[in-house]
Amino acid sequence: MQEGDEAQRGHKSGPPMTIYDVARTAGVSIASVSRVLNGHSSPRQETRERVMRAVEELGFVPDGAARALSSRLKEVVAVVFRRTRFELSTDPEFEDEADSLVFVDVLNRGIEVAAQNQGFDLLLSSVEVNEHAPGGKISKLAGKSDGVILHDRVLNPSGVVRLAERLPVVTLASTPTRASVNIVGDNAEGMRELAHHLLGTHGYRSIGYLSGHSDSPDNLTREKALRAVAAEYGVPVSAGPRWTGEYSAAGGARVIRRLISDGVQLPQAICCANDQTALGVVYELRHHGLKVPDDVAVTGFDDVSIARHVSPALTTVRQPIERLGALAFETLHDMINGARPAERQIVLPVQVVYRSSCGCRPEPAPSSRRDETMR
Amino acid sequence: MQEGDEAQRGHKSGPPMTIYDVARTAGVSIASVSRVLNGHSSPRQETRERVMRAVEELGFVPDGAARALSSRLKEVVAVVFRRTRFELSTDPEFEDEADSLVFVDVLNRGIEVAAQNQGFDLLLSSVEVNEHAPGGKISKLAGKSDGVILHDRVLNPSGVVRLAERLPVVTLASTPTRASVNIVGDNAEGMRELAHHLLGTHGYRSIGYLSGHSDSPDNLTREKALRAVAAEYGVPVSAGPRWTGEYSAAGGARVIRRLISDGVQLPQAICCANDQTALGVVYELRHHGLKVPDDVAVTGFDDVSIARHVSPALTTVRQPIERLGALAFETLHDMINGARPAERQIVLPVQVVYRSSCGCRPEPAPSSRRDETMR
DNA sequence: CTGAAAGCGCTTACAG
DNA sequence: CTGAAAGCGCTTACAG
Repeated sequence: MQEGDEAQRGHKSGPPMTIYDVARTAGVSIASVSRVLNGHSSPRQETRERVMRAVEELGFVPDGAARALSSRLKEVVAVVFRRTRFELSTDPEFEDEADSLVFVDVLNRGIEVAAQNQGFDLLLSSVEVNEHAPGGKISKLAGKSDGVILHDRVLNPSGVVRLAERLPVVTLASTPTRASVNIVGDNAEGMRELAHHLLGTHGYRSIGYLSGHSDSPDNLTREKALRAVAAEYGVPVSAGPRWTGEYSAAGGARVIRRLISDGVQLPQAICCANDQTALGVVYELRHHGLKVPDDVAVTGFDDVSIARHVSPALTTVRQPIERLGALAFETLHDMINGARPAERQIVLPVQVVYRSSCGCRPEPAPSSRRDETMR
Repeated sequence: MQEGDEAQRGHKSGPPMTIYDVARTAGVSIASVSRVLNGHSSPRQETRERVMRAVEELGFVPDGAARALSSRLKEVVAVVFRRTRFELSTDPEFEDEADSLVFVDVLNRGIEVAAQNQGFDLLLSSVEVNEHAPGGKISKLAGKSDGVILHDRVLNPSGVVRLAERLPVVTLASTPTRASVNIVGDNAEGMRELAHHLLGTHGYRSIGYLSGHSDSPDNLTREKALRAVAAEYGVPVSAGPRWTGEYSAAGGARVIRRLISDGVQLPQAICCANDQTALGVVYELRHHGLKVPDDVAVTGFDDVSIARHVSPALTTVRQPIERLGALAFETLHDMINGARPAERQIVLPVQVVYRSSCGCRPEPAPSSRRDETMR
């Protein structure tokens, strides 16, 4: 009876079902429908069954906006990350962007999985690098969610504080503020250990730092740690404006290409700000007939999954990327539930993964994939 | 005056602002506030200014749920993709997953950027591969959005139809139904051209197809196209159960490792279901002392960004990934606005990109990054 | 141009 | 255990 006039025009099927329709066909009040749908214990078996039958029959799904409005919970957390101009074009110029986002994607996946576990969904939004007022867009996003997770470089500290005064905010790979919590990997320790390996164990006498975004806290911390260790060893560090790879393979390749074409003497080892950059660097070095690691050692950061599937396999610093994302959600979720965070920043340990690109071994044995040395 | 009691406890700042607060401090009705906030033309300059001042002063942001409820538009589209068990562990066993998702991530980014252009946000959700009733989770998601974009393999056709009867649905790299629209790259044509290049131009006399997920329409179409061309040339195709790489680098490497350890004779060329797989294959072949492309030619599919930054640079089929995503959103957006789609499926052209891994050239010239031949 | 009021579709005290 | 009713915070005819 109530199906007749619907099936006719696809999703344009007249006024959508509401809880009133369900109540009517089940012969109960809307309160009862609501209660069984929300798994309350009160409705007795028979009521429950009648409601479920009606729900089934009508294919009813409660409206999320109405639920959110009356229960004061949207079950949505917003995630904002930064994107550098991205024009939906196929112009190779824009490719830097896409491959520098692998880390962000994996992080988001970690958030997403953790969110699912609590019945929350992710509202994903990116802000343009030179967007004048990201605050406006982010405010709107805040209106659609219960809390916000901000990747690095999307809002300045005062913007973060302002937002955090309105709703719970957690930042990722950024800096804590008095109102928000920051989740980050132990960049300093990871880079320190890697640098000691390069300069101590391998004894390289010159080193370069191929940087990521200059306003990325991760990048800054890594460079600083490398410089500190290099100073201990009295080894010069090549870095600066000519060494900016922007976290991308294309950027890493570009730096090497220019350095070589300018006749600059390359250091014995190059620490890249992330794995993508290292991939681009290895590629470009080989192009010019240089062997990695024999002529130049190269390392990455993050340990994204392709790092082990290239030759030479990349020596890098493994960050618990998904875990960082999951922890960001969990922390935010607690805050949404009214808990006040115990600390302003949570630092997760990282682990140096020794493969071939640093000069450690010719190549791992083909038969075992997990033979990396993690000391 | 109204700031005093707020700044004290972070986001727990008493009852949140509402449009009534703004109206009161501006000395106008809530209707006027609503009108200026929504950019209606009616309110006169003075009213507009008073409202804006109050909004600014209070840091007011309208509640998204309330807006959605009364305007019947959430400005949210849900995106659902499939994830194979993902436990937030660092167990290498689970790495296949992460790297097989690059394509999905780029697709999502295309959707996201297009959505932003229309003021929409993405509600991202993944479903487990062996989730019994993804329908439940997806229904709930549908309740939170105005339309849904489904990646391949998340819902069977009847599930898609059922969902599409309730709200607009667009699928990606999947199959059209009578109620939903599918957006897909021209897999058949791309693979056909690639196969002709391998078997015709290069004259390889044996070929393998290293497959992706067996229930992925893309994968099926690619294999079928390859077989058809191979048949024309009378060239045998190695494929099947021992050739399943599941779209990941780890999977591709695994297949090669087993084939070699079983003493199987490898074909002269291996077509991989996607780029990640090809990366794993190249890696593993080299491990065993085999040269690519001299001993075995290898090709990918998709042309993700790292494809050009590895050696040998990957010959592959470029899909307009972001464009596919953007088109999915645009199509969905039209449907949300009441347009009935003109066609059930939109196929976007793809382009074979000839680099080195097929045997075309030793290596491209270092100085130019865009010298791929696209014929 | 502006305001009072109805209504969007739910949840949840409050009675019974 | 169940229902009538209020209320969540907006938008938008409807009058004026």
